[in-house]
Amino acid sequence: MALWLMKSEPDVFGIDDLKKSPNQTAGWDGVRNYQARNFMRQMKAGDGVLFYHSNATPSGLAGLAVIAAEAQPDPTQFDPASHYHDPKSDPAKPRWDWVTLQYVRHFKRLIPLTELKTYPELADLPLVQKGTRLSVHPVSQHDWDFILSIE
DNA sequence: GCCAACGTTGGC
DNA sequence: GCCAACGTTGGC
Repeated sequence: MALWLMKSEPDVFGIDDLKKSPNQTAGWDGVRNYQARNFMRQMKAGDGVLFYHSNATPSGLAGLAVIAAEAQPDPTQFDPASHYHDPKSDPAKPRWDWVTLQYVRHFKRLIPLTELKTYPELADLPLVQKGTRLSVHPVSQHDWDFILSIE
């Protein structure tokens, strides 16, 4: 089982929205970055996910989710009305995928990015590294365990 | 709103 | 293939 971190803006789709979704599951739409997409294609059902709130006050880790279904074409890429529409994507060979996430739980407290940056134990976590903007990336078992220990 | 960092596009 | 221009991300 692999572990991941996924970012979302709570004003657009936060962990509360995932919890309120039917069956507490939702397709993770809107990823339009190849590196992030390629990580999503590696995800398996049952993989753990840290749900991160970006562009928030404060930004930080909000809770846990689990991969409920593996990568499939993201339907928003073919929807001209969608903010995520990509006219260059060929329906015969879709460019963008999504995965389905299921809500697990909120953290007991939101763990702010500013705090995460203070731990030497998390120096390898891409989230805290300068210049890393990837919205989807892997998390090591060590970092996962450490984050749960400071919750 | 600012700005640094990174990704993508497109001319050549 | 190079690289400048532009767009996006995301913290602050």
